[in-house]
Amino acid sequence: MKISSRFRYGLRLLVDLAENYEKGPVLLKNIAECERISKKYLEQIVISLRTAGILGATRGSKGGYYLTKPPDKIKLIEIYRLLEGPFAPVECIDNPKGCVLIRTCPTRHLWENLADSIENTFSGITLGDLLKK
Amino acid sequence: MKISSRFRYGLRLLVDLAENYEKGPVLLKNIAECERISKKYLEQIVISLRTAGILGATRGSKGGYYLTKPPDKIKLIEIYRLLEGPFAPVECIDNPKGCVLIRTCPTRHLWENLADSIENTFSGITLGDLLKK
DNA sequence: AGGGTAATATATATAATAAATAGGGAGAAT
DNA sequence: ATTCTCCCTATTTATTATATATATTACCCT
Repeated sequence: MKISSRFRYGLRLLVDLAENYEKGPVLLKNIAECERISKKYLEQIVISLRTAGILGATRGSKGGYYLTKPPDKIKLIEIYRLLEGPFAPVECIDNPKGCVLIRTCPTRHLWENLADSIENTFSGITLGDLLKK
Repeated sequence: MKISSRFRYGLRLLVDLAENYEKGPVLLKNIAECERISKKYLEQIVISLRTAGILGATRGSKGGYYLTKPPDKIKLIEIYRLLEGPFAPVECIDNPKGCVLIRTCPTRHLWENLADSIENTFSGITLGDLLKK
């Protein structure tokens, strides 16, 4: 059970943007250097965040990325779904038809519990909360 | 956040053994067919379970695998550690020295919480509990 | 208006890890 | 002795993560 670097990096990027909220756009280049992440890799990650409307961008000189909402309004659970995918730790929870085993699966309930507790960990927490630590 | 097939398959195997506890050894071949898992792949998984003493094996005709303890004494948390690894969803929790970022990491606490809730999901549950559903 | 800057898009390459397969060897039962 | 089944090592395939390359588009500033 590992978090993907996609989500990990994306979250760090968003934290950076949150710290600079209302201070104007932040350069991806700076974030990349600061966080020791490949800029090009970050570019890929940023796409889904932008199309989802979580952040906006202005191009050209004085450009960069910025949050479209205040950090307190951005829920981690939303970012998880975007960058990490569904909470279910196994396919068959979201896709029960795929499971050919006839008998009732003794582990199914366990996976459901796990999905719930992962989801709970992220629900109710916002980007803003992360900064307050 | 996905569970590895290593843990997933291993758990299903153990459930099968638990169902046959004290009924004599179970053939890997049968488990593989029943669970639609490659026998050869299961063989690899089984090694760590055997060296950890969770299950035993007898070779040759009438041989097979069997649990060394009653299902109620086998904790899922122990199997998780064995087949899936540590609970920490990111490297830096178990390995703080690896993180070069100077400032206190705003996401660290989140990962710790996540590790805890994954661990909690498995703690206190035994193989026997899975069968009682 | 035009030059510089930084995001956008798409395609590709490399590395690391996970998942699965293959073949023969060793021990136990009949 | 033969058959059966676990045991061991090596290899292959698939998937994902990470990173690079190239060219294009939009924006700001002078």
